[in-house]
Order: sequence, then C-alpha cells, then structure tokens
Amino acid sequence: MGSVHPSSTDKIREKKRQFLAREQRIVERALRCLLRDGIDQVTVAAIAEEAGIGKGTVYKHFQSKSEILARILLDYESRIRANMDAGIAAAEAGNPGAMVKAYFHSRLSNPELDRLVQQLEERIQDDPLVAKQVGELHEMRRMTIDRIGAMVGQLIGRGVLEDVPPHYHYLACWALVQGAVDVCFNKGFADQFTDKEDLLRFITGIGMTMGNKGQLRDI
Amino acid sequence: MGSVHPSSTDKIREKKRQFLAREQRIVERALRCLLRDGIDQVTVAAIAEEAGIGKGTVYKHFQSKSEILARILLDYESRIRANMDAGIAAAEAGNPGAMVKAYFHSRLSNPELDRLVQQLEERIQDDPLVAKQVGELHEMRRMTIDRIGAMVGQLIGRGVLEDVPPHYHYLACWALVQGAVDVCFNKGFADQFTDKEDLLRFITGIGMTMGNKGQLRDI
Amino acid sequence: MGSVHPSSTDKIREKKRQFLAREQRIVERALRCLLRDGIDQVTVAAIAEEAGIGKGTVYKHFQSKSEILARILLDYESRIRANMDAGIAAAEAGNPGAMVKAYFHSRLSNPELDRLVQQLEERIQDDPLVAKQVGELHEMRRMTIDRIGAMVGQLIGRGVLEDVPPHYHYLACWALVQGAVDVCFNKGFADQFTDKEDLLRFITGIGMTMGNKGQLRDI
Amino acid sequence: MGSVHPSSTDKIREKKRQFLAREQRIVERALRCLLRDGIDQVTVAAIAEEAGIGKGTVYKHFQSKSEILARILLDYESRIRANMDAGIAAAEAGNPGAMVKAYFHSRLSNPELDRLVQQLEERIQDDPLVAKQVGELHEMRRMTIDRIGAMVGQLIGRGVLEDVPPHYHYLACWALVQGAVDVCFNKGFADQFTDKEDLLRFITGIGMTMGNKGQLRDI
DNA sequence: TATGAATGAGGCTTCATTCAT
DNA sequence: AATGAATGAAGCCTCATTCAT
Repeated sequence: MGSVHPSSTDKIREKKRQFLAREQRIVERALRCLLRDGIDQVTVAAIAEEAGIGKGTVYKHFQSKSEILARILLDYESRIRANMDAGIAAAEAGNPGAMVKAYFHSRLSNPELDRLVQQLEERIQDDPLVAKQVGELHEMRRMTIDRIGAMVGQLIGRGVLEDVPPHYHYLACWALVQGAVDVCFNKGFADQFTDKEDLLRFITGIGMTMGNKGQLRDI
Repeated sequence: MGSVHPSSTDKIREKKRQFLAREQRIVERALRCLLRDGIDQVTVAAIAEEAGIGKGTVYKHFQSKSEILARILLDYESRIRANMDAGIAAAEAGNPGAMVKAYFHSRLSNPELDRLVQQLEERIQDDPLVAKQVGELHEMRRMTIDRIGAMVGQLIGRGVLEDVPPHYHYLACWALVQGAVDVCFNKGFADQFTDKEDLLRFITGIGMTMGNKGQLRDI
Repeated sequence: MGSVHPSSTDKIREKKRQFLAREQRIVERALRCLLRDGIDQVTVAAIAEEAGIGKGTVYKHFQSKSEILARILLDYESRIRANMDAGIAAAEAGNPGAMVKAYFHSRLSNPELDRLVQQLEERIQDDPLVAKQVGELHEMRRMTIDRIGAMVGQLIGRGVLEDVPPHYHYLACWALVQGAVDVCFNKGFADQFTDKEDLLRFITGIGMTMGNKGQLRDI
Repeated sequence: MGSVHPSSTDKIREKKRQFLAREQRIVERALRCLLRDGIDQVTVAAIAEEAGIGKGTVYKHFQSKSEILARILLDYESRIRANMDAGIAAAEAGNPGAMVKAYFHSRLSNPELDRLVQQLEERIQDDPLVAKQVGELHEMRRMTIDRIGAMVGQLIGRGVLEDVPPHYHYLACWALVQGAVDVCFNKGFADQFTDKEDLLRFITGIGMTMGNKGQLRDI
C-alpha cells in the first residue's frame, strides 16, 4: 500500500497541508505582533516579517489585512464557543453553573487576548472587505445565545434564575466580562490593585450569582 | 454712567468668550462626527468642515488631533465625576445606594457616547502628545475612587457590602457598566433585544446588588 | 514760538516718528529672534510677539516676511559701507591698508551676525516679493566696489598690489571673510580651536597681505 | 559549466545591485533638482517626479528627506577626502603644495555644487533625524584635519609655514575656499567678472601662498 | 489703527495593496 | 509560488497672509 514515491495526490495533499500550516502561522504571528506592539503599530509588513515570509505571500492567503484580523476574531470566538458547548453539556448533566463558569473562564483566562479581540472587533466592524466574516461572527454568537437561552429558560422555569428574557442573562454575563477585561488593562486603574487574579475572582463571583435568586452560591 | 460704547475691556472679554465658544463648538462638532462616522473616519479636515471652519483654525485651539479627543474624554469624565459627587453626598445623607445609582445613570444615560469615550481612551492612551491629559484623566479617576472607597468602607463596616478591598466594588461597577455599554452597541447583539432600556434596567439591577450581602434590594 | 498745544503738524510728525520707531523695533526684534533661534524657527508670529505687537501690525510696516529680512540685509550692508567709506578716506589720506582693515573689522567684529546675513541673502535671493530690495543690495555693493576699484587701481599703479583687475582684490577679501565666518560657526570645526579671536586674527593677517607684493606687512 | 539560467544567488545579487542603483539615482536626481531649482523649491514630491518614481518609493531608500540631503553631503565630503588623501601622499613624496592644491581643486572644480553643499549643511545641521550622519561628516573632517595637521607641522618645522597651530592653516584654506565659492555664485557679484576661472585662479594663488613665509611661490 | 483669529495651500510621511520578476 | 519594490491616496500639521472688528 505504502510507496516510496509519493503519489501525485500525496504531493498535492502535502502542499495543501503546508499552505494551511503557513496560513495558521500568519495568524499566530499576527496575533503575537498585536499583543506585543498594540493594534496601531502592526502593519502588514510587520506581520510578514514576524512570520518570516514576504508581504506578497500574505496576500496569497488573505485578501486584505482586515481579513487576518477577522480570522483572529473568528478563531477566538470558536474557541469560546467550544468551551461553552462543553459547559452547556455539563449544565444539562446537572451542574447548572457550569456554563457560566465555562464562559467566564474562557474569556478571563487570558484577558490580554480578550481585550485585543474587543478592539479588533471595533476596527473591523464596518469594513466592507470583511462584511461576510463579521456576519459569521454574529451568527456564531447568535447560535450560542440560542442554546444558552434554552438552558437558561429551564433554570428560570425551575425558579433558579430571575424571570427575564433568557438571553438577558447571557448578555449581562458578557457585559461583566467585557468590563472586567477593560478594568484589568485600563492604565488609569493600574495602581488600584496589586493582584489582578484576586480582583477577577471577585468579579467572577458576582457573575456567578447575578441574576440568581440566591440558590446558586455553590461555585 | 453706563456707556453705549463697550469698553476696551469688554471687547477683549467678548473676544475671549467667542474664542472659547468656538473651541467648545469644535469639540461638539468633533463629537458629532465621531458618533456619526466612527473614530476611524474622522479626520481633522472632517472636523473642520463640520464645524464650518478651516483646518488651520482647529490648530489655533488644539495642538494636535489627539488633544481634541483628550478634551472630549476629560469633559466626559468631569461630568461623571460631578454626578458622582452629588451621589456621594446623597449616600452620606443616608441613601447608601445613591452613589452607585448616580454612577450607572451617568454612564448609561447615553451609552453611545460612553462607548465612544471608551474607544477614544484606547487611542489616546499612549500618545505622547497628550500624556499630560491622560495623566489628568487618571488623576480624576483616582480621586473619585478614593472618595468612593471611604464610603464603601463604611458600608463594609456596617456589613452591607462584602468585605473586600473597597475599590473592588467600584471597579466591579465600572466593569459592569463598561460591558453593558458594549452590549448595547455591539452589532452582533443588535437583534437580541428590542428594548435596550429594559436590558439596561436589568443590568443596572445587578449592579445595585452585586457585592451586597442582601440588604440593599430596595432601590 | 513754542506752544503747549502741539500743532496738527507736530502731531503728524510725532506719529510718523513713532511709526518709524516701531518699524525699527520690528527689525531689531526680528534680528534678535533670528540670532537666537536660527532662521528656520523664526515665524512672523514669533517676531510680532518679540516686538510686543500683533501680527497684523507687522504687515502695516512690511508687505511680506521677506521684506523684513531684506531690511536686515540692507541695514547691515549700509553699516559696512559706511565703515568702508571711512576706511577709504583714511586710505586716500596715506594709509593704504585702512580700507581692507575697515572691511574685515566690519564683518568680523560680529561674526554671528555676518553669518546670519549670509544665510538671509540666500533665502531672499529669488523671492520676487523683494526683487527690488535685492537689486538695491547689489547696487550698493557695486558702488562700493567701484570706489574700492579706483583706490586699488592706484595701489596697483604704485606697485603695491598685484596687477589684476582691481575688484579681484575686493572679491578675494570678501571671500576670505565669508569663509572665516563660516569656519567660526561650522559645528564640525567647533573643537578645532579654543580661541576664536586668535584664529580670526590669523586669517585677518592673511587678508591684509594677500595680493600684496610684500610691502604691506605693517598692520 | 556556466549556466544560461542565472542562479538564485545571482538573482538576489542583481536585485541588490538594482536597488542600490536606484538609490544612487534618487540622490543624483535630487542633486539635479537642488542645483536647478534651489533648496527651498525642492520637495520630496519633486525629487520623486524627477527620478521617475513614486513618492513612497523614496522612503524605501531614505527614512526622511533630510537623509537624502545628508547623503549628498557625505558623498561630497568623501570625494574631497579621497582627493586630499592623494594630495597628502604627493606632499609627503616631496611636493609640499600638493595637498592644498588638491583641496582647492576638489572644491573649486564645481563651485555650484560646493555652494549647494554648504547650504545643505546649514539646513541639516540641527535635524535630529540625521544627527548620526552629521556626526559622521564632522568625524570625516576631523580625521582629515589630523592628517593635514601632521604634515603642516612638518612644514612649520622646516620654516616654510608660519608657526601657528597647524590646523589654522587648514581652516584658513577652508575659509578662503568657502568664500570663493560664495563669490562665484552670489548674484550681487555676477557682473564683477567675466571670467570666473580667472578669478578663481587668483584666489587659489592666494591660498597657495597664504601662511607661507615666502618660499613656496613656485606652484 | 491695531489686532489676532481664520485661512488653506502645500509639505512630509505612512502603509495597504499590486504586480513584475 | 514567493517576493518585496513600487505605488499614491490620504492623513497630520505649519505658517505667511488676510480681513473683520
């Protein structure tokens, strides 16, 4: 079955693999640049250099700079969603706090990244070159929300959560996380806490209980 | 005794008034542009045109584009601070929730603006041309936090609030607001609620009780 | 004859005097700015402020910025010419070196100023707004040269100076001075001498004897 | 053995060569503009157009406009220095006037250029963007002066030259040249001589003998 | 008459994107 | 397929000059 001479199909497959690997590399290096230097400092040239390839090559993989940023956004959202899926499963298996916990953990485990993603979204939002990707992003969120909504609906039914439209809980969660990340990195607050972890724990605690009627303190 | 001819002093005063008025006008028009078109679209030329003046005139009032943005930031923070001061006064007069309420109200009464201000801060933060103003901004926040801290300390002492470093409560508040604003204007969530007010009321409710030990539900 | 009430003519005369005084003041202050801050840093606004008047007022006296600079140039050239006239007189009275001496002294007694004037001339040279003044400047030089020429001609006739077209001597003089000034202020040479005076004395010595056939060493 | 297909290394080398050639082209065209239109009229846009390239391309080769000017300066100084080195060699080989002659010749053979370079230096001198290059320029001069100093020292020792600090002779030379160039191109003197060459010869003659004690007239 | 706010042409520079090699 | 030089639109800012008060 195996052959010393790779078949033409194998060669093509190998090329494709390499191509995709490089694409991933570009995204990763772009992310590294963004985190290290700040959004405004990162140019396509910088990304190419960091990735060890030519500027032109970047455009073989992405049609525009915005597309790279959009890709980072979608990758991030995917990861969160995957975590939440696991959390939802656990929640359905009888651990009602698992979902929220999964969500907070996903986003707060690397607040630098989360903050960056927030900023990226702003920049891309109205760029027609990535309108499609932005649409996908929103679609992903919508689906997540729907699934959460169903579960939250159950908890409301059981009287665990306050009776408001189910996605309010999700949105409130989202809001708190978003803000927590901002607090962490706002330079004006830098001297307000020595232990970021401690503060985030406090805020997470709020997240776990907010909207509850009181029964869910057992995180 | 009075004269129909305005004195030289009057004239100078009038000129100064006009100058300041025009300065205010620039800020207002800049703000209008920013809210209407988004940060990235607003150029000095656009601001000038919106204000009905020449590009050069802008630079009679502000040393750089960043300075205009910084001014918007400081104006906004001042307004919030003034509101909070009133809230603190009320809180000290026996209405312990007043401060938090004032804070939420200040920021959520015009979430579009609040979101813009968040974005502006990011852009300006590292611009050496407005390092001073950014410093002032942080200083303002620090002072506010200190005053709040004192009051929160009392509430902790009375057992109303959870016993954590006092400013944790402020920061959690800030975080929730920050995030609430983001939710409101994130286009991905636009279709998740028909009544923004209702959602904000829900989130504000969370803000009012978070960190409490349960006694403060009567807002 | 005198009157406590100044006549209308007196008033006008007084006004004229004040007007001219202010004009002179503008020129002086402009010069001060130029010497202190360097040509490129001096704006009309700076001159006006230094003179304690409004920018608009400057334009009551001069039609353009170049005109101020041209005025400085002409004033300087006039002063040199006056000194040379005296030198020529002395030379005709039997002291053949007096003229050259006067010339060197005029220009090297304040080399900073001389250098500035050199630079100003460059800037103005092709500005059509002051074509007339530049013409006057050249006219002044021409007249001076002619008078010198006559005298140099005599010295050549007497065999004191080398027999070349008379103005060659003047031009060589001018060249040496011009360069001496440059040496003094060229930053690349700043560390080549501790005593500027000493160097200038050496160069002046060269100026006094160059073109001579040897008889004129008695400076 | 050779191949019709250029190797990858060859291609890269060729590209580098082309790149450097274009760089040189920019410098040359910039110089052409400067000589033709005068310093004040030359913009980056003009240089780009003259070189037949886009404005952006200029910035692939030079970090700023000043850097182009600095390059012209350094190129010029290098050429002079090379000539002087040859002159010094000849001087050490027994022709004591060769050095001075080489120097004068270097600078006066193209006085238009020399004058431009003088002006460029003024403009650049305090620009922090080319502080390094200005430093190099001064360093080059210093080294040259040191070598000259040694040789002049010998001539002083032999009693040929007047006994002053050795670099005085160099500086005097420099001064005379600097001024000679100014004379040539000062429009006010344009009508004072029909034969520029003749005048320069006269002045060069002065340069050859100045500071001498009389023995060196045989140039 | 003196003022200085307003002007806007024009300079320098950046960087996403293209395309010939 | 990969490259990176070339591009030029677009942004920010300066400053000589004007003109309404």
